[in-house]
Amino acid sequence: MTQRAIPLHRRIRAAIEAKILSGEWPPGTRIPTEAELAATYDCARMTVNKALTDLAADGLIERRRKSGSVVKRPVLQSAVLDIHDLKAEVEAAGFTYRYTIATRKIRQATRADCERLQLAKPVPVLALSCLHLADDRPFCWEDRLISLAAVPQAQDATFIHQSPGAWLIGEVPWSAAEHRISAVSADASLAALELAPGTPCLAIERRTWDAEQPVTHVRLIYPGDAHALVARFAPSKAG
Amino acid sequence: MTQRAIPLHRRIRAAIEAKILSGEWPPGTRIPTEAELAATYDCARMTVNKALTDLAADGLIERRRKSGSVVKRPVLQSAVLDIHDLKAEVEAAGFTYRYTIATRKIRQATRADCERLQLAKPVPVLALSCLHLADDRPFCWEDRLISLAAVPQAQDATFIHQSPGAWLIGEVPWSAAEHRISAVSADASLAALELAPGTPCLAIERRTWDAEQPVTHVRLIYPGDAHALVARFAPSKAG
DNA sequence: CTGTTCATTATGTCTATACATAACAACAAG
DNA sequence: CTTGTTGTTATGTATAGACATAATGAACAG
Repeated sequence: MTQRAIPLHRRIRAAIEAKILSGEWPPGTRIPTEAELAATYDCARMTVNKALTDLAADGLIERRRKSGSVVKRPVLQSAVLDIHDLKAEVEAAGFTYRYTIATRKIRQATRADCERLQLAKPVPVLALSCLHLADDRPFCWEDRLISLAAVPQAQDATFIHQSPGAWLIGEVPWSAAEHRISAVSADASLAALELAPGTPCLAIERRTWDAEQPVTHVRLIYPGDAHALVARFAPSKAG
Repeated sequence: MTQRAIPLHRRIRAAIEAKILSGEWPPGTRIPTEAELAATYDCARMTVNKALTDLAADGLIERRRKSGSVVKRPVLQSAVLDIHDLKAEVEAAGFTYRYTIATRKIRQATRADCERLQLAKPVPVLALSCLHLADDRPFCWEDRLISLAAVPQAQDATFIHQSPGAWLIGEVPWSAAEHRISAVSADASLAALELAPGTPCLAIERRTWDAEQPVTHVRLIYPGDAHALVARFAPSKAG
């Protein structure tokens, strides 16, 4: 008859996580000290310490002595799939990064849009397509759909200084994501990439949610021979 | 002048991890109880508990009350890149899984083999190519190189009951891995997949080490339209 | 004004203790 | 032989207290 027993330190962890995920404590916020949290939840500091250590291990907060713990900026991609920060990727490789917006349309979600965003009902959406260039050579085509129901402020965003992906990371506090990687053949819709028809390309689709609400769906196309997704890891995090 | 201070619980964690990674405690081993370890390292049980909790969080061990903690079977692939357990994948989808070995050769590593395995010096290698089938329809071509210097017992393995990938997981205690995903075009070497030339394919390369020693390099080719790599995750592990 | 020292503060680590809980085993009752 | 009870064991959770350590800033000496 008793409710399922959830350990205190997990409940505290969940409570803090909720404040971060909801945006109540945006990135950069200094969260209360261990002693304060211990008083809030009426428990020992060690218990709070466990909760915070846990959150730090999962990368939601960063801990520093004396200055306290702060909410970390979300790293939307896992380390394994982090080629999506195109600007950083390109600049790390020593090229200059540039991108252009090819199309930008606001419309009521079509049947296909609902499918892409996994929307139950049609809502207004912003449809974008962009071309990413490294040293002025096209290397990635982006096809994006943003739900204006979830991110109404996208309607007025110009995306001049920031690509839609980077902008969204700053606007939507945190999210879950689903990736899909496949291989496709270059066709006329990818003319901007200046590829011979039939060139194999890597297609990466990502669907993002914030609190169960669809936020965005993006499809990135790379020429398969020029770029590759590299992931390196060990089973343990190393001591 | 004092040596850099490494916390006790980390040192204990590292010591246990070393026994697991070295193969001294192979998967399935029941590791000593917290009380025993506390005696061994002359510290409190809570300190050992922290080390073990840490190892469990990283998936190296599994903890069960009463029966104690056991070394887990390594999950060579991260959750994000786990389509490599082809048999499980296929059977989960409701198909029957089968695979055939197309070629099997033992040779001194060629220049290209050294490149693939990142070998400093040529060593004897086992080169395999296999075809994986779902419901008797080919769906993945595997091209594998195994270093016989690292895994001499591969020389006598028949790979009749187990595919080379599954066999290796059981033989090599634990490892680091590097993945590379790209898109390629089907050509004559993939005739076994029965694809039209030029069909875009997903190529997944994986290179595996055990204790700095190259173990295996594998190249998996999937038809890009038929299969896709799906990864789903949230930034936090959920409470 | 500059650099050093030192106290303060918040987190990091560790201990000893206590009780809760899950799993297993052994034994008793049906 | 099956079922239920009970005890043992190992882990799980939580606490209070102690000391270590890093970062910060303020007081202070040059």
